[in-house]
Amino acid sequence: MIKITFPDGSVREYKEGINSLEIAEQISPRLAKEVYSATVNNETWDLTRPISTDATLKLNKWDDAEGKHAFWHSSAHLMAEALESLYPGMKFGIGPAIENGFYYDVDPGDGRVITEADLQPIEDKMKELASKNLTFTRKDVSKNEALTFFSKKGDEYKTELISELTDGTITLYTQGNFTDLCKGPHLPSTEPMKAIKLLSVAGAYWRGDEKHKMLTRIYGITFPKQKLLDEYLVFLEEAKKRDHRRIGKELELFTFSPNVGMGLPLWMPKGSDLRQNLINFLTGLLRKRGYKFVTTPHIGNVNLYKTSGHFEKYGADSFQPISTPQEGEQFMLKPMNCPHHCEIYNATPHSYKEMPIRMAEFGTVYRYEQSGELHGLTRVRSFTQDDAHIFCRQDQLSNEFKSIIDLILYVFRIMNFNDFSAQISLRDPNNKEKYIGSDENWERAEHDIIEAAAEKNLATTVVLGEAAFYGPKLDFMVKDAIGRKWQLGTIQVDYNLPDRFDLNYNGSDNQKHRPVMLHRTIFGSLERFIAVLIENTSGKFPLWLAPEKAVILPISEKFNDYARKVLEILNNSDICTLIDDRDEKIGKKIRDNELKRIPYLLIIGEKEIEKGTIAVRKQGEGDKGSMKIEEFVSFINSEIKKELAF
RNA sequence: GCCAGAGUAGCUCAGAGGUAGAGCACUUCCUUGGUAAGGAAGGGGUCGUGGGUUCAAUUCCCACCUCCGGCUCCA
Repeated sequence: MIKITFPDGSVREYKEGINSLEIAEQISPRLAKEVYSATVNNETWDLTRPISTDATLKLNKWDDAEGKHAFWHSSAHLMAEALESLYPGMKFGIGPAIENGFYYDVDPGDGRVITEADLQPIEDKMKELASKNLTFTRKDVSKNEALTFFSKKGDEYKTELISELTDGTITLYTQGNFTDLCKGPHLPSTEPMKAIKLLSVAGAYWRGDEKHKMLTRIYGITFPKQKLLDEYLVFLEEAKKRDHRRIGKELELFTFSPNVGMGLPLWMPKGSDLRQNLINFLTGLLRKRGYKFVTTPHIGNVNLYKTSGHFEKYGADSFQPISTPQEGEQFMLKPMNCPHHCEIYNATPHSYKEMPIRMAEFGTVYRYEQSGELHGLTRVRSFTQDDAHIFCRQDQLSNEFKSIIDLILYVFRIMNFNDFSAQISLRDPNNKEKYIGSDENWERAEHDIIEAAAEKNLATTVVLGEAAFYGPKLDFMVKDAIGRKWQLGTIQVDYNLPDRFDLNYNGSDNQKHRPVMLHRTIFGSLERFIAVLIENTSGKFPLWLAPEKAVILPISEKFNDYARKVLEILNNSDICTLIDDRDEKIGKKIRDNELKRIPYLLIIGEKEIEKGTIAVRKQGEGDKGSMKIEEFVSFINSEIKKELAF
């Protein structure tokens, strides 16, 4: 007998060699139907894999990440089987489960192309196969056996993967007529895959390397119930409505014109007001925290970026330098603000007593992004960073770093970005030539970041190879409407640029010392931040940010004169207000202005004129009753204060 | 940059080798109204751009531009 310990701490005895599925069946037949994988001694296993020693056991259902993972991973194999039967000779790359569904990278071979029009037949084939209730079986084989199997099949991608595996045994999984190299775990059978949807096709380089061949990636998702699939498809539809590109156009916030150039956003009046509201908000916060604002030009001599290392690293992939007509001097569009800020630092001598120096700028930078990369406002070629550089002494670094974390969390809280993630981005230890500076400086900087994040009890993930070329980063990411993560705030520790720009301060010992530099943004760029903000709010901005706070709706044209008087009072009170004096019925005006997401609709008719009031209607909530105009002014001001009070 | 798809009115989209359509928006008129669409009439399109095939191309073919989904990249 073996002892199985369950997550609640209870222990039961079973005969040796029992599997997780049998255990689930003994607990309840219904549980056995709903369970997809097992976590045995902290390893995820197939349900049908026998357990031969005492173990801890967690049964993973749909709501467990491990359960979904097995479900979708098995779905990828099912899709592969369908593909193999419809496209004989197709070669297979990798086919993992992902956050929402799964994909498989395939090489259709000899000029065959798979397009979205081909997805339906593949999906139908998957449904047909799934309903056959095919069982997944696991088999351990030697490396040689595996190589023989896949080279006979002509699956060169699989043999490439296998030849790099060092394990003595390799596992293969088979369902129906399809066998794949795979670590598992898988579902016992295809039976639970009731609802299947293939979503898109895309190109993907083999092994993520652009020098390799481009394979065809097919994305799909499956569910144990049709209802869940339907809900997911509704979610995708709803998410499309929150797309910042769509709302930006609808609300006339920004636009793009091919005549200006791709990736170069044009901010319309309302979008500009929104930006300005964000800038004013952050400026206030930064001034309170001792930041000083600077302003620097949009171009800089190419030598400046040679000094910083940006030219060597990105010069070839940047907008190329422009030159002066007479002297041929070369200037680059500013890709970063830091070199300019270093020059401002160096313009005056510094004493240890004035540190830290916190230098801020809403600096517009220009970067050549590959055409295929551009994406609405989240990836553009011209954007304004809420940039700052903090020059400090080593003994001040930790506190400075932590107070920036606090500031970012504070701003995210006000913006209601509760679902963010924090990532520590370190150097790739196997690729050190990608970075500048000494090992010693890197180790110091990485240590500083890890320690500061830990002291703030910040939940972080560590990713190697994501550092900037001059230093490691702590990045804050927020998701867009469909769950794509975008980096907004970032804090970077930099020992390298101070060396390159020969930055100094005079210490208490009257000797020259090297300051440490922190690069940091909170919004990241105004463009990307606004994009994420739009998708998180559906364009229903909080009152303090809304470019237009209220719109006056006269019941009929008879009341337009009074309405215009109210308009003047409100605008003079700094409440940006519009008037809708069209010849339309009130219901129509309400509908149109609700759709414009204006926070307050102010209705004016006979009654209001008599009493000198306005009828207030809050966007999305309806009638709030009447109040005097002055009352409304102080009401709006107090609402804004509440939104910003933390 | 690479793979795949798309581009028709201001917006959302239908259409077809033979004179270009709908809804919303816009203009004018009627209507003067009380909390999410009142009625009527009207204007508006080199069908992304340039080539080619054809008696005829917005439709078929080629190239380019832009956009969308990914990949790679992201100071």
